[in-house]
Amino acid sequence: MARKAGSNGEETARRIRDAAVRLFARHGYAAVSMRDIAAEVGLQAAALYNHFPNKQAMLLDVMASHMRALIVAWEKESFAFADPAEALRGFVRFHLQYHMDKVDHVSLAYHELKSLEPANYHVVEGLRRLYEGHLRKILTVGKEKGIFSVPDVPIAAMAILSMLTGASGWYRPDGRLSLERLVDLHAGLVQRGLEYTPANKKESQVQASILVPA
Amino acid sequence: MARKAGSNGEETARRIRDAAVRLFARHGYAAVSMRDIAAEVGLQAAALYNHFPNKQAMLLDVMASHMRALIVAWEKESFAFADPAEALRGFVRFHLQYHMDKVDHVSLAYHELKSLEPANYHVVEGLRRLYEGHLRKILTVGKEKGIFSVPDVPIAAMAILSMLTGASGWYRPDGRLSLERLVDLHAGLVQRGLEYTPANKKESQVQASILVPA
Amino acid sequence: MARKAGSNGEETARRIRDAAVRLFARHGYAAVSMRDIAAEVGLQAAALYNHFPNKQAMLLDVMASHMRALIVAWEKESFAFADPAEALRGFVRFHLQYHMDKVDHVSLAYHELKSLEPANYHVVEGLRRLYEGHLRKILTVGKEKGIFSVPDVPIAAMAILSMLTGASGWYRPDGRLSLERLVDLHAGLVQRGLEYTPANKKESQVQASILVPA
Amino acid sequence: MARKAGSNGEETARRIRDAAVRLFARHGYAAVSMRDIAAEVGLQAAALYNHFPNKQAMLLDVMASHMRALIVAWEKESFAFADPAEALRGFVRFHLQYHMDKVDHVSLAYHELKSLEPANYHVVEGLRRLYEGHLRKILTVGKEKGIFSVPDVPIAAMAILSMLTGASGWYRPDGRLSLERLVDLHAGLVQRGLEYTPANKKESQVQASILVPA
DNA sequence: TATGAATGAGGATTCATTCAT
DNA sequence: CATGAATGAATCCTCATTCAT
Repeated sequence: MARKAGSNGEETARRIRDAAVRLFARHGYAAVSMRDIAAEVGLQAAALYNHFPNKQAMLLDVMASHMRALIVAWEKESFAFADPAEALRGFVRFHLQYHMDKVDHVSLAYHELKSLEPANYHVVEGLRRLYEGHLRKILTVGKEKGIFSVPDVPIAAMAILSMLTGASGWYRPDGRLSLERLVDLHAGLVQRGLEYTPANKKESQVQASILVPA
Repeated sequence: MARKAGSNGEETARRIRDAAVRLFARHGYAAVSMRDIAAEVGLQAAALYNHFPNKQAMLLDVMASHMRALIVAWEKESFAFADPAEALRGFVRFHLQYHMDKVDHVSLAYHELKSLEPANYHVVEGLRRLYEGHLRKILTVGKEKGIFSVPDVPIAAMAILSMLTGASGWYRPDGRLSLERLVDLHAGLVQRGLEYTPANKKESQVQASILVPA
Repeated sequence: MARKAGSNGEETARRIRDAAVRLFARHGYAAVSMRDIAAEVGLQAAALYNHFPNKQAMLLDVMASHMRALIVAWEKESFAFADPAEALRGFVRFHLQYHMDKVDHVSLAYHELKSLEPANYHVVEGLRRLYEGHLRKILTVGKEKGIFSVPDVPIAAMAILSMLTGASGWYRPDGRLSLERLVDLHAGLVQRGLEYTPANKKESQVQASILVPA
Repeated sequence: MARKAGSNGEETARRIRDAAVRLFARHGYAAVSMRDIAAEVGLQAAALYNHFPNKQAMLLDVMASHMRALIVAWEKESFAFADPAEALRGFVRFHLQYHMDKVDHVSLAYHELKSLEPANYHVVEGLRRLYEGHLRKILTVGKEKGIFSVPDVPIAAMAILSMLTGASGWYRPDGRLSLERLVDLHAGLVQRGLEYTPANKKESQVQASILVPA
């Protein structure tokens, strides 16, 4: 038998991508076989090769297209904020909200970088840095405007992202914590973490000067 | 050929463990073969089975024994602190310091839970909760004594650990940032995150009341 | 390379089955590797798994389908006989004749029951009992009609089958003994073994009464 | 630790032999590992090599020494019989009785000839022929004395041995059938199978003449 | 005698991938 | 587009055997 009536190339590719994300996230890229993915979609393994040249290409596709969509989405929202404090809170909310129903993508982004072949790794890593850059931008502007106390912007950006992405990992939407509350808690944690206090105002000035540029 | 002159069981087991941690962390459990591990140690794959019953047992051994050592180490240090604020800073320092030269173990702990068979997963997950419990204890005491503003202790504990462990992932001891500075930055971030402010004092009271106990 | 031009699923499966029977019979199930079987068919070992899920399934297939064919074949012939004496001789002839060119199947049936996993063992054992039942039927009817002297039908059935199947094992069609002669000899042995004599007539009556029904 | 107090070479070798017979019979030579045997005896596999040069030697030892003991035992008994009819009955009884508690040896003798390397096969096969020869002798003498009707002595000998050995396979001493009764049934079957009848008297004469000597 | 550690070969099975159909 | 049959390499693990201790 050939092509099922009503089947369609694009649609099938989408279903394969979905299955791949889900399985890669749950079991890890190396632990998932093409047969596993095919079975999830209701195909034979050989059919996958009509849609993706190979397994590695599926991983790259899934990871890169997620990162691109994430970046585009933030870029759309980012214009809405008047000042760095608002923007930071906006970023926290955006990041948590955007990832809430994309647990598998988040997991992939953090666990499967090592499964990318070098060339593909550079592509995805570049996108990650682009996204991180948006957060660094907020912190930098806030710091320059004297709103945030951020002795080391790149470190702070990574720390914040670690925390947020960590949350995307363990948060369960059906648990006792509403998304709204999760956002509040994290935004609070972050904002207070960057607040000026009599103590850290001076400290941040001093210590920034001892940093050797990368 | 049989036993190499000078070979020794305990010592060989240790070298296998080391190789396994390193390789599992770098490439992922599923992507590492018994041959890979054996080659790293200078053995044939078959010889590994004189020391571990199978690959999964190696993963469990490596993960569980790391967690146990971590917990024991903290329990030894934890008595040194007079008040919750000091203890929290102590915990941050301890966690970062302890993990600095154990990057591979940290990576394993975060990436390979999914590679554990159910029974083994429960063992390691139990140990993880035990460790997390120590941080929760600090936060709880601090909250009760009115020192920290922590609307939701478990969430805060997870958020803090995400951040700290994230740092263990990206920090490079030979980079431009000293460990001391890293500790300072994170301790600062955490402490200020838990500080009382006129704003969050009331908020924390109110919001705590809407939480359903776990 | 992929599918050889002209290769065909059913046909390949048949050739695999044939190779498996031959090799299992000659060397024993445990002593035959999947590579051995594949080589006999001119395939790579991996290709076997397109036709059988595993080695054990090949053994079951081969044993059970032989037993089923045997039973069906006898059931077709069994209607031709007018009286138990004829039927018995017919059975002897049938059993020897049917198995003559199936030496390997006979060998399997007797040597590899122990290689079947419990569930599969029950399947094949059930079929064996079914076949044995047909011989028991003949003996029982002959006994009831007063034609055979059979103090213990199940024992007699097993003894006869042991003898016949033994013959299938050592008989060589190209030897000095014709099949016809072999049948005559065994049929004679069996028939006279079940004949009434002044001595065993009484004996059989008496001793039958001390038998506890199974 | 070395040699256990009270342990002793000969005794250990015996225990190894026993374990080997039991396991080879139950699971087949190829399916039993040296580790299996060692475990049964409470040793490490390496220790077996202090008692047998290798696995094949264990099989040969076990099979050949059984055959030798069997032959010696019969030779001792065989003098007790006055005429061929008594001797035949004596042989049936002896064979069944001797094998009753040696089920594993019988099984080995019938199933594992194929596992013997050629040189060893010849040894055991020679012993088997020797034993069979004793039965052939009885039949030949009985035939010459005009007591048995045996158109083909070698065939008859093999047929009888197939039946008897088959019985050793399925007979269970704790079942509903006493050994005495089993002997009676088989002796009866065999004796009547070799009796002269008006029909087979002539037949045997005629047909014997068409046999080509082996 | 017995052991623990090692080897090299080989076990069944799975893998990503190919290609004729 | 999808399939079923095939491959060759690789998987984990077990095997019989060896040998220093």
